[in-house]
Amino acid sequence: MATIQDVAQLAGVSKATVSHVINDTRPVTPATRQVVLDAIAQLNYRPSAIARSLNTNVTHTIGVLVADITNPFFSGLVRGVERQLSLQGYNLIVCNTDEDPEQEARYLDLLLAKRVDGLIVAPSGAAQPLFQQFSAYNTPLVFVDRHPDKPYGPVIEIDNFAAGYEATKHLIRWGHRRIAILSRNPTLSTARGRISGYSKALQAHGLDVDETLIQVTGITLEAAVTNALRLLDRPDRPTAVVTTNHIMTLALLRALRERNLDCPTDISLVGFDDHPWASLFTPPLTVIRMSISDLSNAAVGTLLRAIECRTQGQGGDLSAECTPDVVLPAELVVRASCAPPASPAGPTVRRASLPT
Amino acid sequence: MATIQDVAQLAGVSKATVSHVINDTRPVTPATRQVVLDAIAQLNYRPSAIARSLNTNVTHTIGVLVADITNPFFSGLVRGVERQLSLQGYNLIVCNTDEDPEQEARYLDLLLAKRVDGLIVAPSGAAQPLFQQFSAYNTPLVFVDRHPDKPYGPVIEIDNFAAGYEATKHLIRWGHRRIAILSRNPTLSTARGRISGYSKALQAHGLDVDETLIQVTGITLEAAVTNALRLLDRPDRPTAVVTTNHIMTLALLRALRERNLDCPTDISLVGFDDHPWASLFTPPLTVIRMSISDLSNAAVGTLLRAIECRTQGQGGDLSAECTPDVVLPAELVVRASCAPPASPAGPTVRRASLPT
DNA sequence: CTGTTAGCGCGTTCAA
DNA sequence: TTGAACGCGCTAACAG
Repeated sequence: MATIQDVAQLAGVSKATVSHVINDTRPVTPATRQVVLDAIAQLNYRPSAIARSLNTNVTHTIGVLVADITNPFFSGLVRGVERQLSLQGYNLIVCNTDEDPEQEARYLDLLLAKRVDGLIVAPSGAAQPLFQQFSAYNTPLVFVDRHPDKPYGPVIEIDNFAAGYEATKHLIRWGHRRIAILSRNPTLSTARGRISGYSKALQAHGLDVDETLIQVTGITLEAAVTNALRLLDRPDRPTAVVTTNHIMTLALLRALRERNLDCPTDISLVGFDDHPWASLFTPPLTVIRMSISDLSNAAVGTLLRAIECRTQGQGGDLSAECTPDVVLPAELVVRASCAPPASPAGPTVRRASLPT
Repeated sequence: MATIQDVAQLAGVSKATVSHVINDTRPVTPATRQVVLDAIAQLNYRPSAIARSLNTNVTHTIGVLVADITNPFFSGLVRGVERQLSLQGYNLIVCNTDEDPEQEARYLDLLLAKRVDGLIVAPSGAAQPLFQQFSAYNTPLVFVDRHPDKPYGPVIEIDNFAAGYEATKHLIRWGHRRIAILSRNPTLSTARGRISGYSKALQAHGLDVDETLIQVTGITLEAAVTNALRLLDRPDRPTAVVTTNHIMTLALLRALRERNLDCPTDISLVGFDDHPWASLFTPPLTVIRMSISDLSNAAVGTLLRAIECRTQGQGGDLSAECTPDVVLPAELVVRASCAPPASPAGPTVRRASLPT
């Protein structure tokens, strides 16, 4: 592949001139500029981003670490992030971790080596010493959707507590008293928030929190189905379930089908994540919807701002000021997957006692 | 960030020795090796992949160009590719093109500048002069799922013709005579193959091909819904539809709901792509299933082989021999979304006349 | 307005 | 077994 040297030679000028023509970084006579451009075209020359990065210390590359790009939530996130960043001339290295801390660490190491300009992470929840490296090396880190216990950077997330609270409240209003929740492990900040919103809603309405109705599981559909079946096979089967992501929702639906139970007749359901098929199900699914594009826009905005801050204020903690955490709202979308419990319910909750 | 120089200085050795310790590329005394390793650990040193790439001419980075990572088919593909490549020490730059030829071109240019080691592309179908650049620069190109008219590299795809044929044949066997197809534009090789399989199946069973029953559309759900409604609103409404990807399937389902029609009573359906929710629908969906992991494995395998070939045989066309095209099978998964046509059908097709 | 020179951080000859 | 010197392709000082 042709180098800048080849171009310079063919055009009969110096490398510097070629460089300045390309980057428009110093005045060049129209005549010589044209000669250079011709040479470039003739040789099909393309500047090496590698060599350029080596002495500018900028790669125009952002790393994105997510658990599972197959999950529509994350693929939507990656897409949103990609779209925003490509507009700004950045591109993306996508890393799928399967929530495996080791894989996560491997990728962090690699991204460090690649000298990415920044990182957007939906972490597994495990402690990652390498996170600190990034901030030590002045490479901004933004956490999205989830965050580790000690975030080394701004956190962009939805209000998981409120979402869990609203979902549960909705079921309580329908008269349900035995409400289960199917969730990811509470090692994830999202699961923690949603479960505590669920618990708080129960308590606020005078209902006991039955720990055995809180079923947590790993990332696979199969594991979630097992947990869902466990719920359905109880003698005191719950009359309603909150499923905290789309995998859990699918798992519950599959379990219902296996046990020949009907939604909402036998079980009412409030899910999370409003995918295109959610409204096409029989019955259409009541879900908590969050704006994935808002989430990705906020993440990208925050990251780019952090990159800006970095170049200016050399003092480490200054960046924290210009990149605050962001908490986005989530909304309840009411459809037909909720109904009153079939079995005689307890006393209807008085409306007056409902919190706002 | 610490450089190899810093490490050498701290360890009291030369840069060369540090380099050889890191890459294990020449014998080093255990003692000095340890000293070097200590220095590396102490400084938290990480070799710069940039500098390394500059003189090895290898980036260990692969570009993946897809239309829409939000589409479960492509996200599955990206995931499979990512998994395989990370095992081999490569990582991925993901590029979302939205099937916009200009965006596609922009990304190709960028990947060229980044000097990726190879490229996996699901192209938009438009002519891309830059494809030729890659092969000219000896950077292997693999086309997956789709291919342009003049592929500049091996093509990995499923047998779209057979898939379209089987889907249609299945509906014919149920006694349908007015069968429509909802498809992407025939600029895509996949759409062309599926539609011609559909047409051929009709002809092979003595049915006429009604061009107006072939509805083609762009990538968006909205556009597909419009086309689906157009089909449903005909006076001679088709009794069955083949939907050639998951967007088309969702579009048809949404249109059915809007028109208050039932599947399979009013319309039988064979879709493409077997996503987790397909079997949970009411009714469960009959679909053409393809193995995304087979597809991505074949793509990665072929690409890595091409990279190998490249380093060995310098002669351009040699690579074509060690990286043949791959055509993978697709299978029909029979579920409940097909039934005999409600209106009095034409004469039942005689089984004996069915092709194998 | 243009050319010369010196690195960026690393791998890799060639000597020792 | 080790070190010194050169170059990968480019940008950025400094001269002219």
